[in-house]
Amino acid sequence: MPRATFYNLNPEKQERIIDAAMMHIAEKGYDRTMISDIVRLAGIPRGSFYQYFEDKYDLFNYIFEHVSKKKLEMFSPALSKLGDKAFIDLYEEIMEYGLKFARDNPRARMIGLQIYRSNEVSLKNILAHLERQGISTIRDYLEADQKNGHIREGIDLDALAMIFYNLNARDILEMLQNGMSDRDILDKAKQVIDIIKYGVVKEEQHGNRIQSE
Amino acid sequence: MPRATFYNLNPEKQERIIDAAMMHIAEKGYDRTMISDIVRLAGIPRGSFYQYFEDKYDLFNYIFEHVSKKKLEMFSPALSKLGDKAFIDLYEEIMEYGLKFARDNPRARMIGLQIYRSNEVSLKNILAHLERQGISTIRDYLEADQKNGHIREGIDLDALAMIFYNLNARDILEMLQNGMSDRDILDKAKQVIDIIKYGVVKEEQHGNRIQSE
Amino acid sequence: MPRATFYNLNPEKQERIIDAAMMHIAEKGYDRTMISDIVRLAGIPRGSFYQYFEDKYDLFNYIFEHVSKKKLEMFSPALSKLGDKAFIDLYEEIMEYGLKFARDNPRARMIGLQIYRSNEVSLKNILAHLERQGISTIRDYLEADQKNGHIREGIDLDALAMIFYNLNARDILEMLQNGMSDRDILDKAKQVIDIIKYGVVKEEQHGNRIQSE
Amino acid sequence: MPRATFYNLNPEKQERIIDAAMMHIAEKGYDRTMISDIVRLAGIPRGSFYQYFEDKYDLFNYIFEHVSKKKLEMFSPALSKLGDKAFIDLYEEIMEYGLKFARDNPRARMIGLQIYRSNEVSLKNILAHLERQGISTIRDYLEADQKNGHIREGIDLDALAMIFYNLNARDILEMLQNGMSDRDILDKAKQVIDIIKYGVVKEEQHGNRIQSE
DNA sequence: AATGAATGAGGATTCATTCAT
DNA sequence: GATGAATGAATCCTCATTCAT
Repeated sequence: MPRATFYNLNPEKQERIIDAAMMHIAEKGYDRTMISDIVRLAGIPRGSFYQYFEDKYDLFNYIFEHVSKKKLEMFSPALSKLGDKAFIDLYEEIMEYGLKFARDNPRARMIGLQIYRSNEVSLKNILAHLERQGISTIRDYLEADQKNGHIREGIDLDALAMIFYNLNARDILEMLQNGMSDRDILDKAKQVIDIIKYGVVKEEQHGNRIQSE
Repeated sequence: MPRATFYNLNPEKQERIIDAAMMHIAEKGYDRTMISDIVRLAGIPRGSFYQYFEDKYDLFNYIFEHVSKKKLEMFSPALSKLGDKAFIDLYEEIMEYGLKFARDNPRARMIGLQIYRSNEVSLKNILAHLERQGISTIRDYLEADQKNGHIREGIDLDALAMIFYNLNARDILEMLQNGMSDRDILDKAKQVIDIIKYGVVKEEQHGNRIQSE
Repeated sequence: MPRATFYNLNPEKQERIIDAAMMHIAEKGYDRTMISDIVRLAGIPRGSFYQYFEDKYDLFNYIFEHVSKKKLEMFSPALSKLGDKAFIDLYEEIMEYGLKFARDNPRARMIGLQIYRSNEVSLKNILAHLERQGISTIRDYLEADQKNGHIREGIDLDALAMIFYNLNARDILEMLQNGMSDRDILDKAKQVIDIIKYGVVKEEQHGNRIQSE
Repeated sequence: MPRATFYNLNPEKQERIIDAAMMHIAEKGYDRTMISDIVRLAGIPRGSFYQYFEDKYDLFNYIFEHVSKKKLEMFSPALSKLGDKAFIDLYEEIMEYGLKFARDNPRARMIGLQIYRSNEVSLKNILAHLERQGISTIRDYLEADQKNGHIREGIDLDALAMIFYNLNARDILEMLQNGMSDRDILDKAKQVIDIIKYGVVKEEQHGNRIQSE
């Protein structure tokens, strides 16, 4: 956790530091980001850095949580639309928000990728925590969907939540990384969601499934 | 690429070096693996290392390709069973092979994860290349399935191939990482495949889909 | 020398600062004691410290003199008992006072040791000064003893004063440091004093000495 | 313990490093001696230092043991003369050797003082070890003296050994430090030895002692 | 005078790579 | 080719002191 001195800083300076840190972390990850680069970019003395953060890890921890929080905030407008609609039918739109966030916050997006990449044990723990939290939230929505008859019985909601979560948390990021356009990404996501919703097996063969269970 | 001197080494020594490198890379990734650890474990002089490999990166590159090759070899027995069966119906079994390989080669598995994590540009390129190759192979099989009527028209085969690829290349690894048992992992995979095959939407609502397109 | 602002402080605060400083100096010596530790323990702002003392050295100088003064005060009651008794016969009792002081003021004791250890030139000067003063005081008493016939002629009173001084100023501290009990320390001191008073050579061989001079 | 690489160095270079280290340690002690100073003076690259020694402490440990060993070697010629002579009668001569060593090895002498001053726990342990060893050796000689009738019964040999040890290990060093001449130091030492041998109390009063016990 | 943030010159140590034998 | 010592730029972090309010 950053020290009190960091939070007491005027917001402009806080932001300068966060931006500098994000820029370098996004680009180079934990091991290759150097404090000296950050302080140079943020325009603060080297000693000040250690008055704001315990150490390098403390900063990273903070930045990762900062980014995660920002990203979560992003979804609330989409979810507020939920009302009586099925979550599963809304997911396409949710992904649009996710994509927009990733597009608008390229550094946050890269940091998201860096979280996946880190070899720092504690950072992995943060990630695992976020993942559990995200998946469990989605699962709750899916459970409601199932109760409301939008999802057939027998579906493993954990597996389904995991698929949806990864779609937004990882696959989008990777497609962006691969230089795909928003249009293509959303198309692809739509296709995936469609597959998940209706399956890939021809209708007339669905009987097999029913028999086989 | 390793230097000629490396390939001239007797196989036992080559293996010793590969093993030592894999062990450390698997555990700590690129940045945190030190040449000194590798040479100590392999029992070779530090100077020799640079007679076998250009530099640290050269070794990593080699190890990653080595692991990838091993993994690919793994699937051929499963694919040979294909015959007239649908690939999509065989995928469960393919995943069993993938799981078995990951279980039997814990270091290779960890290195697979490290590839995802690396910040080394060229390593990312290797990964991208492998990914493209893997996805395209799967896509070919799926196309055959579609032609043979196992997969309904209108399905985006690229999206589908990506899902299948990730299941094997990434999700299994992560589940293993999370300490799940083989049984649970295969169960989960089965559930996912089931979802993909038959969708999650109740049968009687499938009409909606057809109308919406 | 502390600044006027320090002396203007209310005594309670002065004491808090002195205590905090003594605690840390006693434990860690000059180089390893950090201003930040002292101000934290004393509960004063870091900036205030530099309004009370010129710098780190100024504080140490002050603390060392403070401790020395305290220790000197300690011996007056013992010396007041002197009257017509020989100093040399009183020394055992004087050491008891010294031991009691050291026991009752563990921090002062440790600081005494730290003075010996310091590499700070001026602190060494303080020490040398204290030493000269202490030895010369003892020497005066011994001279009186000699005049009064308690000490034989030909004894080098400087050497004797040095022995006595060290016994109290250093050897006791070291024995305490080694975890010896008061009883053992006083016993050992008694033995040493006894040796000094009567020598270690068997009586019948004392003739040799007389001849040899 | 220094690494093998240090011992493999040619003696000239070893000596250069030892000298550089001794010079700085002697002058400034543990905390204020900087690796950078040592490597500069020794004319070796900074990285080499860490190939020879584990860390700063490792070097100090080595230097301290090096000096101690040298000092011990110094006394053997004196002790070889022991033969049938009483140790207690030889001690004056032993101190001459000690003084000569201290004079001839000013840096070793300073380092001896630095050992006393160090706040480094492990260095204190070395010191304590050396002290115990030295005192116990002296005690053995004194015991022989006592058996041979050179020392009267009832003398606490531990206390006596401690006095003798400190004379050589500490008091000589401090007298040198105070700028005294060899002549004066040996005179002073002789006086102290004389006091210890024959006591300071006038002969005719020795009866008191005998009665008092 | 009081406060606590700002400052930056060091300090120990690491480690990929080169060199000399 | 084999060997392992040599090299030094780079890195994180500390802490006495100064500054600004």
